[in-house]
Amino acid sequence: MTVKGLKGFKDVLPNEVHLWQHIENTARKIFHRFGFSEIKVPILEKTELFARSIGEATDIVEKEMYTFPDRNDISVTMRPEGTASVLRAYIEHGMHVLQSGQRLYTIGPMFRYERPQKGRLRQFHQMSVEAIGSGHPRVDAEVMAMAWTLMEALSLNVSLEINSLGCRECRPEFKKALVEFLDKRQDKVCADCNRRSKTNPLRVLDCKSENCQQQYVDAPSILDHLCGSCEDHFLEVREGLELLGIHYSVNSRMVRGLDYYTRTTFELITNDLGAQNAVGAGGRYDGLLEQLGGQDKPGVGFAVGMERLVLLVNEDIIKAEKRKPDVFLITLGEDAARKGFSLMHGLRGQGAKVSMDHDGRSMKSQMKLADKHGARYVIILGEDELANNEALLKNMVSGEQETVALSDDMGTCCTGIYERIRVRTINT
RNA sequence: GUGAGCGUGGCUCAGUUGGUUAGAGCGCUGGGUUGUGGUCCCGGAGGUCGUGGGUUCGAGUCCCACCGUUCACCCCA
Repeated sequence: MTVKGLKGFKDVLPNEVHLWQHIENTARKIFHRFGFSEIKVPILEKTELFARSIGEATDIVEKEMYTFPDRNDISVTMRPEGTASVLRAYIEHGMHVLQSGQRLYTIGPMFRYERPQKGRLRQFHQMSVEAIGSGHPRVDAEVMAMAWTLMEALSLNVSLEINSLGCRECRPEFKKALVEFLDKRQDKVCADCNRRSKTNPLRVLDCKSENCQQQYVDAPSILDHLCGSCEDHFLEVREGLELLGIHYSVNSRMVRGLDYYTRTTFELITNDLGAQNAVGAGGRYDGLLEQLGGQDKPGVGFAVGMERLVLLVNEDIIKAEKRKPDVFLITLGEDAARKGFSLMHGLRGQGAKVSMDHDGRSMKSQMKLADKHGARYVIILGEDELANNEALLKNMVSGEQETVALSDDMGTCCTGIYERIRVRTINT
């Protein structure tokens, strides 16, 4: 039996890696434009960090984390999300003194022990974005605008849904009202809903059962229970989005899976991901920093799922990378191989993308290899050429070929060859 | 954790009501006279039919278990 990869852990093969790079590159560009800086944080943290931030009673902490004792018997876990680590780093390095606000993002793998399905893996990758230091509703709008800009840049057909979850003041009251409402309907809704009404009542509202949804048509809405300041905040968030011309819809039943969210929450929704419909999601987490032992500073952020983006991004819209001259070097005989070997290195030094075969294949085989490499030029170095101190340069597209002189100075002759093929590459 | 579908060469799949040496396409590889690709033609390598039991004279084809995988529930990016 050969050793296989773990369930839910996937290799990203070379033929799809360009998609990942394209997504990351455009994201980085946009994030920087909005004033965010990259931070790299560890994958492993003390278990306590996630228990305190995400919430002890959440599914993530209760049954989905990769948690184990390290060799010194400290309980560590592989991060299931990015925000906690970034905030930990922010606090640990006293970043609050650097300037009044910090805008950070990080890109990397996250781990959750779940059953894999479409758009969901055990190791998955997120781009996680945090704007720390301001509680202004316009920052919420700005962060959403950034997420939206990324979706546009990737030509994704997604919609933005927003909601407010209230704060420590008003959410408990809403919860109470909701639980009262639910208690009266215990026998009319599904078993899952009854379970949820105890563990996470807000969750009940987005049950997928149509029957349950019918029961909930006049369930209390969080938006009717917001306290004055939360209501103002939400209004200003909406105003901010409108100022930027960003289309959104309010979904008062949207819930987040992590305990730390307060006030604004939002999701970027698509219909093209099977059961998973969120490509990205986030919200405000005032109070979380203090909870983690830092100063009481507010924050907003979001995460987007790389795998989900990769599933959605249309390969066709990615313009082919500007290709550098692509050369395949064909040699015949050992002497030519030696000469070609150093010629290849010299051309690479010039910036050309060059390959050659080392296994002494026939001319025909080497030509076939050149074709497979997508080489636009072939340099043929046979015994005749070697004898005359020259090489054959063949254009694989037009079929034309010409001889080029090889001087004794490898440097100048590589420059010469490179100039020839570079100019023609640009022209064609 | 629950449910359903699927598991045949590197990839995508055929394999009739169980019956002699398991097939195709793509890919890989060699060749079609002496040193030229992409098309075409010919040849070659590559499979203990997921694993282990069972039924049968005989199983890729039926039954059971396990494993893997996919999708969905739960939950979530």
